[in-house]
Amino acid sequence: MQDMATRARRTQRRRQVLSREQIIDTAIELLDAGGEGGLTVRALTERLATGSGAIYYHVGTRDELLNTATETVIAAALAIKPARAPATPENEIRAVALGLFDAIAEHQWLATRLAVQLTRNPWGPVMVGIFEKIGRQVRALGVPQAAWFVAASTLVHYILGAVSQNARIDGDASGVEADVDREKFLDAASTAWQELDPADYPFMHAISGQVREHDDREQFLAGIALVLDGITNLR
Amino acid sequence: MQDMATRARRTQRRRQVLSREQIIDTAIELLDAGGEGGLTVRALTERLATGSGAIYYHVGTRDELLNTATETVIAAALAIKPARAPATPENEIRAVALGLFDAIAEHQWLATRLAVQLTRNPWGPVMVGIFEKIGRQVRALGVPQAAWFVAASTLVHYILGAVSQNARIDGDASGVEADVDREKFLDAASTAWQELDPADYPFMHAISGQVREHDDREQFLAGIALVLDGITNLR
DNA sequence: ACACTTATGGTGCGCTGTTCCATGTTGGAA
DNA sequence: TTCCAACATGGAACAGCGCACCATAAGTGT
Repeated sequence: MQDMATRARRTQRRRQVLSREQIIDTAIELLDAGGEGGLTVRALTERLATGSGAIYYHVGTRDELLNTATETVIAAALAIKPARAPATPENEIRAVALGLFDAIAEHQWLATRLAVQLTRNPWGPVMVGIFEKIGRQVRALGVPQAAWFVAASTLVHYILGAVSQNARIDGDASGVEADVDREKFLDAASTAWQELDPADYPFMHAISGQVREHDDREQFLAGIALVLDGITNLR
Repeated sequence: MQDMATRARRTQRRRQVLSREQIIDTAIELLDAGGEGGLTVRALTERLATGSGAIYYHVGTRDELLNTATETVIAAALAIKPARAPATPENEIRAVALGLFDAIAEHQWLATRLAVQLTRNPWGPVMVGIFEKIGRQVRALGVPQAAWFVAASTLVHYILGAVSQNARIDGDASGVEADVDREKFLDAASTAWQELDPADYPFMHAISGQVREHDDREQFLAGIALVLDGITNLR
């Protein structure tokens, strides 16, 4: 009878304990902890003490859940209010860029996922949200309408690329892949470039020293300034 | 004669039925046909009439094979000689960009894979190859050395992003109706933007008409021109 | 009390990458 | 010529995955 009681308790159902938001939040936690491979339906069911049926009922397939998680995080990142700097278009753009920078720093899996979104669903809610946010400021810069698209996409692509390239796990060492420290990483890259044959790779060899004492954020903003300069020349 | 040459070179290993290049080529074929999911160890063993042991012996894990395939295709794309245009740095950069453009058009899986390389192995052979090729021309443009890295990375990120965004996603390998699909695709995007609430998405709504009559390549080159303009201003 | 929808937990299928190992093959030493 | 260690191969076995499917409990309108 203990068997029966246990079984009865174990198979007991809950009433509406599971919500879509709860699943998404847990999925983001799993992604943050274990990267894209850390999100499995089985891990979700275990963490939420439920079955796979409930998961699929609420959020659909794993891929859909992955997209939803991306949309959620990006929407949150785009919704942050800019700092108390004067609200010039340039500052707004910088704010958006740094918001994405921080979002990817916090959720490393975003780097890969954003790229997937860019190619597989270029005009889905994620990219539309980013484009809209950037595009408005481009328009505010006084760029002629014919160049709006080019200007916005140049900014977006640089931002996404630079941010993805700079993505590292800082602080938390619980990542799946034993990622070395940022400094060690840059050191390794720098020495690797120096060991390249200068005849074959003169450029990488020449800039191998630069990367050692460069500040990520500063470089990032310098790149944005470069693009902004090109954009303002369109007027 | 091959036998004689082989025999003459005493260091030559014993004859292999399966070669590393053969596996890589077949892998690229599978990727072109079925995307990233089309490359499975079992499909490889079937196509090559061998076992999984041989595959792992020659090219390692699936992920390593994926990276190798990417390196192979990118190296080939970077090795193409520029057109008969005057060899100015600007033209060389355009040639590299269009080479990558065409490579991704031919191998759609590259878009996602390049993004993965950018984040997971930013200074591996693939990215180093691209950076080197672009960086040399940046240097030739007369950019001060302190700005080399920023200028090169801005170009690279715009190129990779724009090219990935323009990559088609037709599951069919036929490629016959690629243009038709492309047109439908842009039409769908355009109408989708028009149906967005202009209050929430004024920018996307405003440029929804542009995308209908825009030429991919032209837009792409316009973006490069924009970045080049910003770069030359660094002098 | 009844049928019907919603929500849930669990099982099983087909597929995957990878490891391991017995076997075939080869070039050169003995 | 004989033999052997290293190379190369094919396939079986394993653990893991996403997902379809199902039986059923809980909620809801009638």
